[in-house]
Amino acid sequence: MSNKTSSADRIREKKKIFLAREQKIIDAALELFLKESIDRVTVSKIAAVAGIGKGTVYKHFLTKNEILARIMLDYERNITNVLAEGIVKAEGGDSGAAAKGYFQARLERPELDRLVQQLEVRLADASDIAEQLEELHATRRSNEESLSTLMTGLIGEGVLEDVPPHFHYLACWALAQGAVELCFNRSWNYRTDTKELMEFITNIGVTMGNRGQYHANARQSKSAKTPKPKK
Amino acid sequence: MSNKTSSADRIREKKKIFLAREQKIIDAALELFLKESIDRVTVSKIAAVAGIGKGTVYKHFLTKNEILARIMLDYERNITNVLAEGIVKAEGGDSGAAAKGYFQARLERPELDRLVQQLEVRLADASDIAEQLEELHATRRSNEESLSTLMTGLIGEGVLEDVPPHFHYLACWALAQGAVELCFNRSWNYRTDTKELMEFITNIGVTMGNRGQYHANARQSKSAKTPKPKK
Amino acid sequence: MSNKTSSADRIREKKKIFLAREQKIIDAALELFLKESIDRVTVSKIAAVAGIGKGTVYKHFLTKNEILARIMLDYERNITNVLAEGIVKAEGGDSGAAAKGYFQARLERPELDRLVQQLEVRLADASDIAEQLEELHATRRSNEESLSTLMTGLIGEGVLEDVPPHFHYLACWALAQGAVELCFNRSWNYRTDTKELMEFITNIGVTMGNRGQYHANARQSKSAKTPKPKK
Amino acid sequence: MSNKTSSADRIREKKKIFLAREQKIIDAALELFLKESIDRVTVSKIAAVAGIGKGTVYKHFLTKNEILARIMLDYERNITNVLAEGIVKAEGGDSGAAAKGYFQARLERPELDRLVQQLEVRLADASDIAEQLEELHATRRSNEESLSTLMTGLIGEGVLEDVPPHFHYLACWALAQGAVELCFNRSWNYRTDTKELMEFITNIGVTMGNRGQYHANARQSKSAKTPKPKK
DNA sequence: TATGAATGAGGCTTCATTCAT
DNA sequence: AATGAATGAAGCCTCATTCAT
Repeated sequence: MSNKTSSADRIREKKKIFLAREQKIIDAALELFLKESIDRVTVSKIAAVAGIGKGTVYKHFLTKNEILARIMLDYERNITNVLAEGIVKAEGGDSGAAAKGYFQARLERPELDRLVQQLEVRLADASDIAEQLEELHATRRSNEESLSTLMTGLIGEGVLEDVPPHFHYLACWALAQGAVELCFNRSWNYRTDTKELMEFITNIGVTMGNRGQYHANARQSKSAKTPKPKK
Repeated sequence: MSNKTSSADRIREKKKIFLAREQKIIDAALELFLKESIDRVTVSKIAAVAGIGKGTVYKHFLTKNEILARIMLDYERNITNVLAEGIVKAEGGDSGAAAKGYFQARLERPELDRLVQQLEVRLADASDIAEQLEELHATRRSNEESLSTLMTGLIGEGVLEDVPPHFHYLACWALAQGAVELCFNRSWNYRTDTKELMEFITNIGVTMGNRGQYHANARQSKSAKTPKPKK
Repeated sequence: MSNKTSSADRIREKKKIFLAREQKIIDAALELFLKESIDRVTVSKIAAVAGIGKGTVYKHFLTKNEILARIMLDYERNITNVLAEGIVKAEGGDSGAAAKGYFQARLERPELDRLVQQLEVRLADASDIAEQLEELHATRRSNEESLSTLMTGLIGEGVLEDVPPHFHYLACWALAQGAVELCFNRSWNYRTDTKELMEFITNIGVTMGNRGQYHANARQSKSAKTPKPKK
Repeated sequence: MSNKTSSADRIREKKKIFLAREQKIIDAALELFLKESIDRVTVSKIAAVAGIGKGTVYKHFLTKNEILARIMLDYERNITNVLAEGIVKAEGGDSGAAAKGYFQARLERPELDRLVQQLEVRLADASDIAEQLEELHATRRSNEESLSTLMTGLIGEGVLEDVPPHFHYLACWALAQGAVELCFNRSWNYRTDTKELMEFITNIGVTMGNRGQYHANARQSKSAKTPKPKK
């Protein structure tokens, strides 16, 4: 009996090690992607950084693209979770919670968010991983219904402008997308007040599309830099 | 004398032909980039589409990257011009003109704008064309002073929220950037109301950062034409 | 004593299991070879089909080539046995028995025969298994003496044409070899009368090299059963 | 005008050089294939032997397989021509001419014939070159009609046994196939009388399937080794 | 003893760039 | 001046074999 147990234990142990190594590959890939230009990252380098042989990588991933797809999916799942939480909060009354959480999640590690943006562009036409890409899109679409419901509600309450509900969350997506890009664009990122800038943009994201009220920015901005005399 | 003239003519003629061919290369490259995935565009294909020999391409551009850089610069110069016009108008009283023109210019051919976005990412670390990249950044920065002045003015007038002036135009840049991306993202672009969505986002771009007044969206939505008298 | 016996039993039991597994590997390899292109059969697949671990395969065979060599040798030994029987019969008066049995044996499972042909080609230069290849050749050569004697006899009797005796059996070998190939060649195998064709060829094989008489084909065709009294 | 001519000349000259290099690649490949085991021949080696760069090979052939396919097709076309000539002669009265020519053509450079046999086996499932393989099969099938007509005629004249006409030429093909194999099989080719053996087999090929007459071998054999007393 | 994860040599192919004509 | 054939570095991926557990 103890034999049986230890055998099962061993198998579990092996799986753990296996998964750990898989994570090591992902981490190595991430490290490289964040350090240098995407197309200069080779499987060889990833293996080297992960401290394993090139062939081992292919025990975990069928192709190089699968590694990239994995990074994308992992990230997107996290964003999706954050968004889901935000939606719950928003339904509980905090109308800006969804957008706010979304922005904060995407801007928490903007370098990672940007990497994923770029990976998505590059992998758009990769025929291997078509499945993973479909999952990515499905993941996103799965949020749409909740978001639509939420937006429709807020429109009904007069909080948001009366346009098709998806206009609101897509505008949010776009602003977040651009904000991340802004953090790293060589033309602009010589500035040192990125943090404040991102807060400013987040605020815009939270309030854009709002109607019939003073601009939320003016009332809620957490940024101490800009005193708001009227309030 | 006539000899001299005809010789000069000939030289001028040659230059013209030379420049025409250069444009042909750019056009061919653009055509290909817009048709297929960026990394499937080779110098051979560009030459073939341009109807010239591969070697000839290298009489016009030292490296492949220079072609891409040229596309970027051409595009950015156009945007800069539009922006400059907008700034002039804005200084003339139409406070939203700059943002509006900017958004319209970038969303006029979103596929081209997106291409340039992608080229910029790919070329960011290219050591050849460092010079051209510097020019790109310089081009952008050259607008900053005017934009800063403009924003500072609008802040002073109470039109815009009182944050560092660059916050305003950078937020605009970010939203435009994301809007373009939105047009092509596989997860979202199954929609058919892209045009209206872009108008909605443009409106947000024009009014975001405004303060002390009802949200402009609320009053103008759906009619981009409505003049805003108070501004 | 019982202890000793049971120990011996255990050893015998183990050997049996060991040999059974070895056969399982061979069978798995065969199954795969017959199902897909030779070079797409990997040791991993063989192990998987055999239901054992890849490492275990190497407890039975030092290299992958040894598996293939084993398949070849097993097959060739079978052919040799059939031939030996045929030789005995032929010496007993049935002059065509050797050739006939040989053809029938090789054409019984032409797909297997062809596989072995191909393996032989691929392994011809394999430095490991040089020993096994030598055994293969030795096995064949071991038949030569009997065959030579037989042919010499038939030549003396005037049954066969008077050429060096090996001409006769080598011609047979060649025809059988080609007949097998014929069964699978993509250019020809769209036909549906393979069975009759093989009988026709077998008949040729049995009678070729005969002299001083009407061509046996002419008399026996279509009925392999007809006894040939004069021989 | 002379300019025009010399330009055309230059183009022709270039084409010639281009084709010459293509032949050089084929020759290099052939040289290697005949020297060592097929799967040890790499594109690198071929390029090295041809005295060109690896990349250059791909200016002439889309894939490695295309080189092999080319070798096959070139060879098969030659065989087809020889066969066509033989068919013409046969129709002119020399009933054995087709088979004889066929055998002689295939046995003229048996090492090459065997190489092609092996290539055919290896390439059977290559999805690139599917087109070339189809051409190969088509080439062969294109001969079938002529051969069928010829055989049908010979059957009608009572020269050949009355079986489906394709039995005759397929048997020939098989014997030739096996004869070639025989030349190189390690088990048999230690002999020194290969030439005579091949003549013997050729004779069998020419006469097999004949009926109502003494075995042709006996009367026509060119091999001086075997005196034929009755004649 | 059986296992299967790890290895890395080596194969094919692509493409930016050069340079002789 | 225009050309395009030639180049070869570099990337991805496969798989026979090893060896620690």
